[in-house]
Amino acid sequence: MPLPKYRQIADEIRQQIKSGRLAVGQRLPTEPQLQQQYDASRNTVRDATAVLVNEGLIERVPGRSGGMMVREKVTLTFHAHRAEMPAGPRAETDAWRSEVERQGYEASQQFQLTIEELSTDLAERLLVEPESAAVLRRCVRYVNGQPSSVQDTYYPMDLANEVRELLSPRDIPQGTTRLLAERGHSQVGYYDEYISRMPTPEEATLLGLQLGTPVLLFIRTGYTSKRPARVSVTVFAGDRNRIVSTHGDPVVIAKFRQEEASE
Amino acid sequence: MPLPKYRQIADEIRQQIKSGRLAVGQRLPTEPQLQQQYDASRNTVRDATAVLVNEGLIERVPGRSGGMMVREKVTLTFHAHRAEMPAGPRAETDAWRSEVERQGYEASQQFQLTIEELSTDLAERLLVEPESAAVLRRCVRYVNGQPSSVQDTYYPMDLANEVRELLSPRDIPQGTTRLLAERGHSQVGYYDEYISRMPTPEEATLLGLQLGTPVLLFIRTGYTSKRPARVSVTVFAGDRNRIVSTHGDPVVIAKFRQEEASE
DNA sequence: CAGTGGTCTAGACCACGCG
DNA sequence: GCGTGGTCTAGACCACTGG
Repeated sequence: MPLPKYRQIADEIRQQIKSGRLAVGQRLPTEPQLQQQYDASRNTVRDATAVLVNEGLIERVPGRSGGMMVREKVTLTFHAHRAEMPAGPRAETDAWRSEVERQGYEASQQFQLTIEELSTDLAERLLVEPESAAVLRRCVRYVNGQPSSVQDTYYPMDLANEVRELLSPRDIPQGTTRLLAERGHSQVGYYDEYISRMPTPEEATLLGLQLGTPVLLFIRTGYTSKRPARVSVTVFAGDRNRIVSTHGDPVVIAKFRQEEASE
Repeated sequence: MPLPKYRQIADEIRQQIKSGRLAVGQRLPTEPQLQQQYDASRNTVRDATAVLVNEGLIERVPGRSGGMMVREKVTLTFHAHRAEMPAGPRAETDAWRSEVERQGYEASQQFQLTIEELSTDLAERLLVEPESAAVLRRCVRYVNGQPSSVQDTYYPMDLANEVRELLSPRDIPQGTTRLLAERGHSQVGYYDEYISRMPTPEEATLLGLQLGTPVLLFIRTGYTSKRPARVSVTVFAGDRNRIVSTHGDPVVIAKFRQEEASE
C-alpha cells in the first residue's frame, strides 16, 4: 500500500475543498458518516481530518450544532511602512485602526504596561545586558472582536527614565515614535525581521488560534543615530494577516495597485 | 479534570525542553517508556508528542536507531534588499549563494523553466487576464544539501517574447533584473508581501518539511515605470529561514548590527 | 434528549534500519 | 533479530449545545 488510508481520505476531502464541491463555511460529513463512507475506524477518520486541521483547511466545532467546517480565509493587510512613519501625522495605534477600518473591518485594542527583564534575544537587539529591565508596552489588537495580533514594544529602562511618558499605562496620543523624536531621540533607521513559526500555547490562547495555525512574527528594531531605542515584536495570527511593504517609486506602485492609492 | 492528560504530558515535556533538561538533538524517552512514566496508553502518549511535533519542538524518526528528538533550529537569514538590487553587481542567484556562504553554510540551486497558465492571484498582480500564459523560472535552493526554499518567478508572456533570454532554460549570468534593465525595462518599485501559512502537501514534499512546520511566503511584485514586469513567489521552510529588511540610514544600522557591516 | 467532536484505552500488525 | 515509530481497529465515556 503506497499511501496510508488516512492520507487517502485527507487527500480526497482536500480535493473536494479545492474544487469547491465543499464551499467555505460548509459542513463536512460527520465522523460516523466518514467512517461508513471510507470503511475506516473512527481513529483513522480523525487522523485524516487532523491532517486537514493542521493545514488550516478545516476547523472542528464540538456540540450538537457543531461539526467540521471549511475554514474561511479573511486576510487583513498590515502595511509595515505606514505603521510607523517617523514623521507621520499620528500615533501607531491610530494608524493601525484606520488601516483596519479602511479595509472594512471593526478595530479595537487593549493596552497594557509592564516592566520586564529582557530575554537574551531581545537584549541583543537593544545592545544591553541580558535580564536588564525594560518597559514593555503591549497592545492586543482585535478585528471584528477577534484577537488578530499582539504587539509588544520594549524600551530600555534608561530611556524610559529620561522620557517618563513611556511609563504611562495609557496610550500616548501623539505616538511613541513622535514623542521620542520630540525629546531628541528621533529614529533614523529600522531593522525588520519576518519569521514564520508555530505559536506557543500562550500565543495560541491569546490569539484564539486553532491547531494548525502558524503565526507571523514581525520584529522591528528602531535606531536613533546614537543607539537602538526600541524593539517591537508583533505576533500576527497567520491565518488572518499579511504584511505588505513597498520600496522604490511610490507613484509607480500606487498607479498599479489601487488599494495603495488612498492616503 | 481541567487539562486533558495528553496536554499535561505535552506540557511537562515542553517544559523539559525549554529548561534545557532535554538538549537539542537529544532523544526523548521512547513511547513505551512514556506510557509507563505517565501511566497512559500509547495513543495518549502519541497525542501528547503530536502536539510537540506540531509546535515544531521535536521530530520523530522511525527505525531501530530512531526515536523522538529535540529539533535543532538553524536559521538562515535572507536579506530582502540585497537579493535583488536593480543596480546590483551580480545575479540574484549569486547574491543568494554568497549570502548563504557568508553565514557559514553550503549553497546549491536547481533551476527549471516552464510555461504556465497564471492563477487568478498571480494574474491580478501582473494586471493580466487569469489563465494567460507566463514564463515560470523556478529555482530550488539547498542549504547544506537540504532544500531550504523555492523561488518561482513569473514573467508575462509578451515580455518574454520581447526579451527572449527569459526563455532560456539556464541561469542568466547577469541576473534577470539587470537583463531587463538593459532592455529598457528597469524596475523602479517593488510591492512585497509576507505571509505565514501551513504548507500544501506538495510544498511539504519539495522542502522536506516535518509535520507542524509552517512556511514563510515572500511575494515580490516588480514594477517598471510602465507595468508590472514580474512576480516572484518564494516559499521558505519556516523552521530554517528568516527574512530581514532594513529602512532608513544604512550607516547607522550597520553601526549597531555587526553582521550588516560587511559588503 | 440526541448527536456532535474530545479524550482515552487495549490491543494489533507493519516498515524501517542498526547490530 | 528486535526495538523504533507508523498505522489501524473496536470499543468506551465525556462535555457541549440546539431542539
